Amino acid sequence: MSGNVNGPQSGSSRAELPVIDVGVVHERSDAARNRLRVLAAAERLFATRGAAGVTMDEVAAQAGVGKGTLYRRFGDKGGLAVALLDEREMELQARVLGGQPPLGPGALAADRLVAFVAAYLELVAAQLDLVLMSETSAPGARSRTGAHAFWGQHVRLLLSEAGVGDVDLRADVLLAALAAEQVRHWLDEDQRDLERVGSALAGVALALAQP
Amino acid sequence: MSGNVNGPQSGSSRAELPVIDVGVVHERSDAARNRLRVLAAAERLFATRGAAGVTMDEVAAQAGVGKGTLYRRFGDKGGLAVALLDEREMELQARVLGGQPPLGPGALAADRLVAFVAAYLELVAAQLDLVLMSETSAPGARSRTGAHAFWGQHVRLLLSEAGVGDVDLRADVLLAALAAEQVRHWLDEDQRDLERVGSALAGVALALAQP
DNA sequence: ACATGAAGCGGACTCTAGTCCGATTCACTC
DNA sequence: GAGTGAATCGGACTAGAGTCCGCTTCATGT
Repeated sequence: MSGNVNGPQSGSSRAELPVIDVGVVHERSDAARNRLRVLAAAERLFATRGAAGVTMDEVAAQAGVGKGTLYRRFGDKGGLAVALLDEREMELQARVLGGQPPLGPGALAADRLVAFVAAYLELVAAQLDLVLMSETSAPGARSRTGAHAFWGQHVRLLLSEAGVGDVDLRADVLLAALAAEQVRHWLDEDQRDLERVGSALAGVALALAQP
Repeated sequence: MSGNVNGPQSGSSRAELPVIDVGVVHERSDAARNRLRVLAAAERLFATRGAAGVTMDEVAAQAGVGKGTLYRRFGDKGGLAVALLDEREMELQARVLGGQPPLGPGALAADRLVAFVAAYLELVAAQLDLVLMSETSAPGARSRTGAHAFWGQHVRLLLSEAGVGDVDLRADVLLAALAAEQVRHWLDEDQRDLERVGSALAGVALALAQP
């Protein structure tokens, strides 16, 4: 995602490329203070009792802030999760854009794709309930996150480098396989271990990258 | 799904094969009457204002039934959607199990797979908001429906007939691509037409069926 | 410093999903 | 056809997400 937790409402500019994008106009000092308080409180509460088990009232109370403030800034529960995921996600974005191959530039598209799948799967699994909330709190939430835009772009690029047709749709298919809900299903209900899911998905990625 | 809308609570038996499964013990006459009333009312309301725009209170009121009755029988809003989808879904199930090739038995696995994708996509698209509700009303709802079990079984069978490895996971990937939320995204947000999505997904299915 | 208007704040309020349990109705027996 | 136990009914109740709008606080120009 793109760190744009600052602007009054997120998701305003459609065409925005998911890159840095700092403090839109000028964040008022009380707003900044409250933003930090909320993030800290949310992180603490989510870590303790799981994202799903925490109410927005609790976050607001714990942060010493009104509910209106919470919603003004983060939009909804999913937006709060997105904000918390920001940091980790940006780290992976950096590794993809400028890190070592095969994740970063310089390797074959197919190899980069496999590396991406493994890395992204790991990230999702490590923050499962946060990602789950960010993707399912509202219908259609998944495609609205800046993160999704970024990874979609990346996968489309790699697929077109590999020369397949239907690049857009295939990228969506691959990302759907990496959706939090799906990953949770494999890990929790099917009791698969992360390793095996990862290698099976690598196979899927390669199959999809075949012209 | 399997027409097991009768039993006090659905989703009790895990190992159930998604086949016929008629009236569990003995449906009381008032229960039967109310079930029909509820289904009729829900169908009417959903058709008029869309599944998402109708509250459970309205369904109950329109059916002349208490809310407790609604929830006792259908579990939650998703369960109500599942019950309404039942009929159409069973029709497709019949065509898959015993209809003409390539959808029914007798064709090559790859051809059956492509036919299934097209038919299922069409069904989802035709009942989009109902399927959406059945899959997203509760977290994990998608994998709990009998329908999902049935189609999963079918796809796994075809994939293993085609000789691929990772049959289970690949089946899940293919079905994830056919999830209501994903289909809605392609149709509504990306403004693609059903034809093109169908043929692109046929390509995906074939790629996944490649060993 | 002070005025001023815009941005931000917060908590009461609404809306809806889902639960609970006393009252009711049913199927079955004698 | 009255008795009986269990399944079913239904509406009041709870809980949590998200909205609304009058009040407060900030940044800026004078």
